[in-house]
Amino acid sequence: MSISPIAARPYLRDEVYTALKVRLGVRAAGLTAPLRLREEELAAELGVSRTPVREAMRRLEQEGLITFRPRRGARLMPTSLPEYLEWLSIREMLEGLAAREVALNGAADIVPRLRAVFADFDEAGALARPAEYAAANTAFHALMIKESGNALLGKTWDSFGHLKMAGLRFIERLNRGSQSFHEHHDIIDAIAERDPDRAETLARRHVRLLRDQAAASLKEFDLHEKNETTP
Amino acid sequence: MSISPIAARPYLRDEVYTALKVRLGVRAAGLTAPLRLREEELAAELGVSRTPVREAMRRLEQEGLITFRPRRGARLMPTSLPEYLEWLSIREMLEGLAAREVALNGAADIVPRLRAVFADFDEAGALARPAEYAAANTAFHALMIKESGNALLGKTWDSFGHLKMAGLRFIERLNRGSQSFHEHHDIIDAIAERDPDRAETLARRHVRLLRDQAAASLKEFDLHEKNETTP
DNA sequence: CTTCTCTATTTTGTATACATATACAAAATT
DNA sequence: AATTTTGTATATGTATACAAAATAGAGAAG
Repeated sequence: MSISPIAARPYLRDEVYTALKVRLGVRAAGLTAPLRLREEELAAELGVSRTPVREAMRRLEQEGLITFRPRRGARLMPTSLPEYLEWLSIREMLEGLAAREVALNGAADIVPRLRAVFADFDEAGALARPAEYAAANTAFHALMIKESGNALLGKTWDSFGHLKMAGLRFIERLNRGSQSFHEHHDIIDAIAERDPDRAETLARRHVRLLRDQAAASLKEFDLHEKNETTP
Repeated sequence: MSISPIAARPYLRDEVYTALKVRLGVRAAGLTAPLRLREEELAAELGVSRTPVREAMRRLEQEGLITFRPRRGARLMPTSLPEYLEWLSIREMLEGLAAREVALNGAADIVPRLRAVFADFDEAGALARPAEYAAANTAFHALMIKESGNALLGKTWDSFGHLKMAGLRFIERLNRGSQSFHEHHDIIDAIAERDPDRAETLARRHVRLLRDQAAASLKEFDLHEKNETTP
């Protein structure tokens, strides 16, 4: 006879890591100036001691979400558009790989599952409900990465969570919902045909178009990122 | 009157991080069974308390060099060939991106600098001095990544240090020094011609050939990685 | 001889304490 | 009045302390 455990005991450092990641990731998306993070304040807010907070912050530091200056604590930096463009360059390659692998080795039911993500949308809907469509968009790419079967790709992808969040700030001004809609379906079609080369090409183009548009709008954004004054 | 400062004080957590990364990275390359890491032991060895050791370990955990099981501490896992192949798939994309960027935006003197890396070798030398050639190989790829101008690419690359180390264990049996020699020079030629498409294609092929050969030898390696017993 | 159980030991997880560097503000000096 | 100096507060960096879980080992039962 087997009984289920009362409760899998959570570990504070992991809880804190998740809590901070969500909280800071969201904040980072709208950030225009560095945000100072005080350990004691965060610890008090979360009801724990500084130790798990510090350990969580080390992980976030390694991910690149926060930066440390010795003896001066952690800071959450706003993501600059140039940094976001760097991420899109990398993302182009990673998504290309994922699309290729899914076309080659994806599960038999992957195509309906991918289509289901966008089932609630037609082209008009994608434009009318941008927030929901953005969520579907995220789900689509996450599913592709997951279905690629490359666990390391998934881990790499996840570790860039803050950049994906930050992207919302830049992307929302681009209004490319309609194009995006068609591009996604083209990628799914290529996967349905089990054509890895075409799937990769389309996935890469999808990201590259986004990157090109974001780069073109570079001038429109504040360049506050360059005004970092480190005394 | 001026006196010289006593000493610029380093930060233990960073020293520990570097020390552990080197030490564990090297060990991981030859590892065939999980290696348990005791915090107190490491702390004593390095002459510090557990705190900086733990913070360093959080960063290494986030990088993927070590894994944690709650209340059971950290373990250094041997890199499996399947995991290494996953890395090579990702690496193919990252190196392709780097080669493209270098061809597009590399400094004026990048070609001689790339050639200088292999200046000491001809084809015979690459075969005769495999250890030195492996080092040159590493330097070449690191220089390409650095010269790409994509800082995030460099950070991503660096965070896979342990897999690059582990690779030595698999690659050394493949003896593809001669092919590698020509492939490198072809990539440099494409960069010299400032042909980004060809540079990317060649860089990707370079890694993919390595991956294919490694995959083909899958059967030769012990599959101890699958015998992980998690009680 | 094997297997199980109970206890002792070890080790991790978290909290707290202390030392030191930075920040800020008031006082002193130019 | 402006600038430097110095005192104090605050926050970080590291060490230690204590509690809880896991491991190991001895002894008992089969």
